[in-house]
Amino acid sequence: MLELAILGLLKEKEMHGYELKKRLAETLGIATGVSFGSLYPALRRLESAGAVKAVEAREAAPAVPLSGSLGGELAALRARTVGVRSSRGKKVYGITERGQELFAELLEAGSQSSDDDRTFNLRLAFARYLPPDARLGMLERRRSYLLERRIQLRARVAQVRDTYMRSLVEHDHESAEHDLGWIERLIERERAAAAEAGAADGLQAVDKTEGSPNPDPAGLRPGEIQEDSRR
Amino acid sequence: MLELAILGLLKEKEMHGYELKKRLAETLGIATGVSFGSLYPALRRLESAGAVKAVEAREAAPAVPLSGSLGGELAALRARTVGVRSSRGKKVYGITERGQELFAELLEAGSQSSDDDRTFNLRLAFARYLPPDARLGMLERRRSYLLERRIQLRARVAQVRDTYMRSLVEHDHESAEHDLGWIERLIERERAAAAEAGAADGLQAVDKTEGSPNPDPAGLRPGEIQEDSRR
DNA sequence: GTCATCATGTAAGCCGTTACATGATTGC
DNA sequence: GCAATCATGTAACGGCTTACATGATGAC
Repeated sequence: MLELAILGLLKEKEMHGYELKKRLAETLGIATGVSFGSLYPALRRLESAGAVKAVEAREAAPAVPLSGSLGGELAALRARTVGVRSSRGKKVYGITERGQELFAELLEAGSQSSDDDRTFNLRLAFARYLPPDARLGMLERRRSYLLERRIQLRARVAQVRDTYMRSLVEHDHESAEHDLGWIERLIERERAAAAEAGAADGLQAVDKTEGSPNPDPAGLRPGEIQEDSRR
Repeated sequence: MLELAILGLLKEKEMHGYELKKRLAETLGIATGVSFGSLYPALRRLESAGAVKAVEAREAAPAVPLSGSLGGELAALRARTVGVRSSRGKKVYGITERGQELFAELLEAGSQSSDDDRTFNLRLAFARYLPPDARLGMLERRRSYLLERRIQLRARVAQVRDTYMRSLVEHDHESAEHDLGWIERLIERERAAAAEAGAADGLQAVDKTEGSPNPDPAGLRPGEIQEDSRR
């Protein structure tokens, strides 16, 4: 889980732990964020596994670097000692080939069983790295999970007597419905994109490709889909 | 957390572990449910602490109980050995006085820092056991948390470039807004109930009690508020 | 020169899960 | 009599948090 998130972020950009932590807190469906006590060991594990690697820190060195207050010898010593650490002790990590593979494995492995909210959100955040069919599968599994959940919640609303619990359950029910609508819009977007790609590919007018109920989904703006597949 | 949930459920009704597990899975904001490996030890801890107690199982015994296939001696032995267990090996727990106190402590202690979703949901589920002012405080803290979160999400929507991440963030933003509306309705209901109680109490027409912007909140149906305060 | 922030790490411990082990009861 | 479900428990382990320890850098 955390590993997946780290690798996903490092695919976009080399980063050091501290930065990673911030991005983890804000970017993903992980509202809580991650603590250092969890992040650094995870980086360690990934490093031992050869999935990430501390890279040469390329922070544009100050123009007149280490002359004044700090003795040249000491600076040199430190530079030798700390190796890949930049001036501020930062250790910048990058993803390796092995890391790319691991990322793909983790991403696809978990797309199967996305019963958990957090897991689903995380996977969706990296959905652009999935092949289109896996993406669609993931969304459809989520959809059927939500359909199921909605039914259960609906039943429960009738049973609960206490005002607060009832309000809670009602709200959960509404949330499930909201989520469902969202997922369905995403699914339609996927279908439309697939149809478009198919049409462009086969050089033929494929009018009703695949039982798609809505041939002109509202949410789709053409340029938006294949935004950023390159690394 | 789990302790609080267990005690809250046992306040309503004596139960054995298995039943508790089911109710935990369905009732609270805990969509995932709890595993036995977590539930039984928790019950143990609560028992050692004197907060719960295995009670005499009162399952209406079968009319012709243990005559046929099972030897009378063996049945008697078992009855002696297992003590509070009912026919099926069930161990029915009830909450004690100490448990009631502990519940109140846990509930109020955590109402202060309800930054976590799950925690908030759980507490809200038992909100009827809180004094009205604590309840209102809890809701208002939640409200300001959500206001904060909405701002952050709004800012982030503008930054995110990838389609899927963006969709995720947008959805989170909408959810936050939905939650906010819900909380605000709950707050208004609380205010209205407080005003009503105050009016009935003071025998005076208290027209604008407390800067409540809406003197006639839509969601309130009079009979609904003080549903089930007894025990 | 001192404070806030940036930055990395370790250790202890909590909370919970999965997997395992056991056995009773009910329905077919 | 066999399978499904009900019912309780233990052991190993995993992941994450808190608290602690350290130190550099920049702003004032």
